[in-house]
Amino acid sequence: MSVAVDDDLWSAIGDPTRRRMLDLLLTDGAGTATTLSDSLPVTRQAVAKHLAVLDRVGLVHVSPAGRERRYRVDEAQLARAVAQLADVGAAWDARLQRIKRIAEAIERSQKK
Amino acid sequence: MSVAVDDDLWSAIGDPTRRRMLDLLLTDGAGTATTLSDSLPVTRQAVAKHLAVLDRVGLVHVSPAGRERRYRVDEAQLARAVAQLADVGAAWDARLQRIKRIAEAIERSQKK
DNA sequence: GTGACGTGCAACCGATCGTTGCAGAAAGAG
DNA sequence: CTCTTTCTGCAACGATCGGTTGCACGTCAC
Repeated sequence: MSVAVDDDLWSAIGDPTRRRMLDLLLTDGAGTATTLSDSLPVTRQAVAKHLAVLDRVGLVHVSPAGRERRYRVDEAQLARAVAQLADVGAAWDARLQRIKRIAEAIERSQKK
Repeated sequence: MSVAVDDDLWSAIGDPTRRRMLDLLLTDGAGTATTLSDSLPVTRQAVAKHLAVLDRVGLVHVSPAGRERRYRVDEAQLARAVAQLADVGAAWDARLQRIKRIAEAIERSQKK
């Protein structure tokens, strides 16, 4: 039985650049495409596209301020994404544990 | 401070199809490109490419058996991937908690 | 008003995920 | 042994994605 995963949300946090962007937005509180690109190895336009993706899945929200577009993390949505990470991890972990138990059982029965 | 993440390993489990493949391999113990594609909405060739990716990052191993190529999950490597999921989740979780605490502190100081 | 700054849009390139088509090796039926 | 089936790999192709450059447009500051 597999875990229910929102593929859009998952793939949004699947990109390394987007993960770093979320990190930066969390530490700085907010940021624009330009300020983020200063701390990233990609151009402003690439950052803008990533911000559009994050906005589409609700991980960030934008508030226009003059000529700037200031982005901020949606904490509830990020919490949901983190929960999905935990779910998938827990599901695989449980399977690995089960396999380990079975392997140990076989080991024991062979030794006998 | 961000978490150390193996981007290759992460992007290997970032693909929804590859996650389902790992699920199938874990439940069935082993499988070939053909048997996996029976349970997936993609063709055998697509599955074969995904298996190549998973093999490259060490998440599966192949054992040729006659005309078949039987794949099996490397449990240690999958455990490492799960650990990375947990790490990133925990890091974000900690940040969200900190933000929540700060927000509550502000709330209190304003009420006073 | 002019210049500088922040943004959006369009075109383009390379990698990735998916497809179809075909050729080759191994197992089974006659 | 031959023929057919089955599992596989390789090649070409299209769509999408992450990245780039170049340019045009609003907005703030002097």
